[in-house]
Amino acid sequence: MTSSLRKQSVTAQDVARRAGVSRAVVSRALSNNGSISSEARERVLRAAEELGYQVNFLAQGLNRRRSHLIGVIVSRIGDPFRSSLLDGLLSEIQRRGFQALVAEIRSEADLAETLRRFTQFRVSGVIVTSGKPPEALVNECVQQQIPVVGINRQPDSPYVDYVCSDNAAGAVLAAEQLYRAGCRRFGWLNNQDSTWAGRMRGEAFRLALVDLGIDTERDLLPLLAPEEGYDGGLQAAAGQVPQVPSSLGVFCANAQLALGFLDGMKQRGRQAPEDFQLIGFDNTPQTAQYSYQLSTLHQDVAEIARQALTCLLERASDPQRPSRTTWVKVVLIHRRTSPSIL
Amino acid sequence: MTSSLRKQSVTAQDVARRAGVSRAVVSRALSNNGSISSEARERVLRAAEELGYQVNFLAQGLNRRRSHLIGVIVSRIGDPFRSSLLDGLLSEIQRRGFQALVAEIRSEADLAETLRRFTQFRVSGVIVTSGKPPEALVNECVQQQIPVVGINRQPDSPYVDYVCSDNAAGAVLAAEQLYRAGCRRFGWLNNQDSTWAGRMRGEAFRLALVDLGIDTERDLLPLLAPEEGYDGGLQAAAGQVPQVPSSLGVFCANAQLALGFLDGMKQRGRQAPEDFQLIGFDNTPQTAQYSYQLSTLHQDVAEIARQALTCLLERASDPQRPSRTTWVKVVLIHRRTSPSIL
DNA sequence: CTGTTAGCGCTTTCAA
DNA sequence: TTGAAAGCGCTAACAG
Repeated sequence: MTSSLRKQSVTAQDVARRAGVSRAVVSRALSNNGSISSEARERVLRAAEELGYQVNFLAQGLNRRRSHLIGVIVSRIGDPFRSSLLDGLLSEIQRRGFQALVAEIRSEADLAETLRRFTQFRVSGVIVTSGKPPEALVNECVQQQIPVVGINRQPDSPYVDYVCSDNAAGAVLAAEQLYRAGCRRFGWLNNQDSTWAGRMRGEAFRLALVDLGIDTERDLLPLLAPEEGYDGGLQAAAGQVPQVPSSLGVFCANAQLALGFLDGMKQRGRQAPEDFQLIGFDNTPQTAQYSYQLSTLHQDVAEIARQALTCLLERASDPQRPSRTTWVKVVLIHRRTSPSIL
Repeated sequence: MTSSLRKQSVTAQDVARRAGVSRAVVSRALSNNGSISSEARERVLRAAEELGYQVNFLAQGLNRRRSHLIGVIVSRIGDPFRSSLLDGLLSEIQRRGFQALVAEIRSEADLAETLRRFTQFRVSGVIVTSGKPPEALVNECVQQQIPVVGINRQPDSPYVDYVCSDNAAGAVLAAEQLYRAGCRRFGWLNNQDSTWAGRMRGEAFRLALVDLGIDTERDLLPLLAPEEGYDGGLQAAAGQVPQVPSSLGVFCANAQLALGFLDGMKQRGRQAPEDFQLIGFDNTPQTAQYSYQLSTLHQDVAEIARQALTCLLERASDPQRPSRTTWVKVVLIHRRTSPSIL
């Protein structure tokens, strides 16, 4: 009659029985942890195989005080750059044998709640790609030995590591390219309430122009988009068209804004590179399309993801080490809106 | 000396002590499950609050044999439609109090492995947006009472529920719009190795044309893209330009393909709607942009997500009920490439 | 209504 | 090297 009962699921106990050893031995065999005779290991592994045994991660995590989960905080993944970043993170997380717990936030309040939930699952680490977690919560994570890494966020929390694209270097590349291509008046396109990364790109662009001998007071005009994304860029173009000087070179904080701006100008009969030049940031797939062919700085999401995971693991093994920021190289992709000068 | 030890984390035991009750009462108070005096509940809740108590989901899940996790299987989330679908799913999953475990797969083998891992976390449900899980594994899920729902997949597994956009209705809308707009020759653009949804759209389009009195043998030409996505569409245009008849109306399996096709034609001096008309599927944000303004069928991802979660919950409470397929309404968005006829 | 008791399935000392 | 035993933190019967 026992055999007719549908077995809930096979446990380490079952494997032990079949292999003729104790559950402890099974545990050792499967986690390569603790001494065990190779003969016993063999038997256990075979038994496990035959029974189709699968570790219960909940029980395992409960015991080890740590699950094989990594929490990822994102927002607005409809945005092409964000989704490609998430893509990179997922791949890397899986490659390293973890599982991603992903949560989309709409507000800072969401972020706090989410972080809470992550800790309740005893995650092995948290990756923040959006928002800034409240100091108090981060401290809780630190206390619980949960490593936190921020991506493209301002490095300002102790015990948190950061991975950022090298915005400053990118801005310099953009400035130099525009200058070399003959631009002498410049524009910096960004939206209100820009992210830290955006502001950093703008500031570095200005400094690079100064280095090139440009009087930025006179010849660098800020183009302010009333909102973020494509629509923001579109609207920014509306306001600026009348005063577009010749030899204008615009640098833009991100891809969506740049595409909107391009379309806004096109709508008003101004094309790049004939009437102005434009360099964006992100190199999303869309920027390569025939209708845009946007020159842009490429963010290496695969490398960003790799570095992020490395940070997580390193801090896990040394929770007290000082905060570290890794700058990931960006490269300039030459396309139509600011063509390469040979 | 006990107070100087840094407490690992506060447990139900601690709360019980502080509230002067047993751990069982704490459990009841927090899960609204089992009878308890309101006075006791008060005390527990307050104590929990004061201690900053957080349930350990691993322990809870282990006990209930079910975590509050929902596994989501995706692929190529760089594709705008897929990322917006994921977006919708994440929102809905969180709204219903679950956490999303997301895994990106690159092959059917990945899918199997992933599904395994999901079960090891005792997920409350699995949502498949890509690939087809092997029968055997699905059965394992069914046996373990883990509901599985497929999105835009061919409904063919027993005990699995499906949520699909109403492809057939969409194809009819497209055919009628093109016909009304004056098209008398038609094209059906899809890529090789199309998904089931894509093939379904094509077949329904053909049938709708027949209903409109079109001789589809003669006046419906298949445009085959050598690969999927934007590049596939671009290449499809290259092959077809010479033979574009006037009054051609093209229907396309998805947005990316359509945008590529549009650009491929533009590159060769053919514009919509002047030289041909085009209707796509998906209504990704990009299709609305000035450079494209693609007429397209809108997939309601929010509704799809809602239905998917509903399926999951309903099946959880009745695992034996027959497989059910929910068709979600699509609507035609009129834009430039096939303008509305008044 | 409340406390006691037995697990959930796994890991990890600690003796043997 | 191995097994026994004591948890990890929580839930759910079952008496009281």
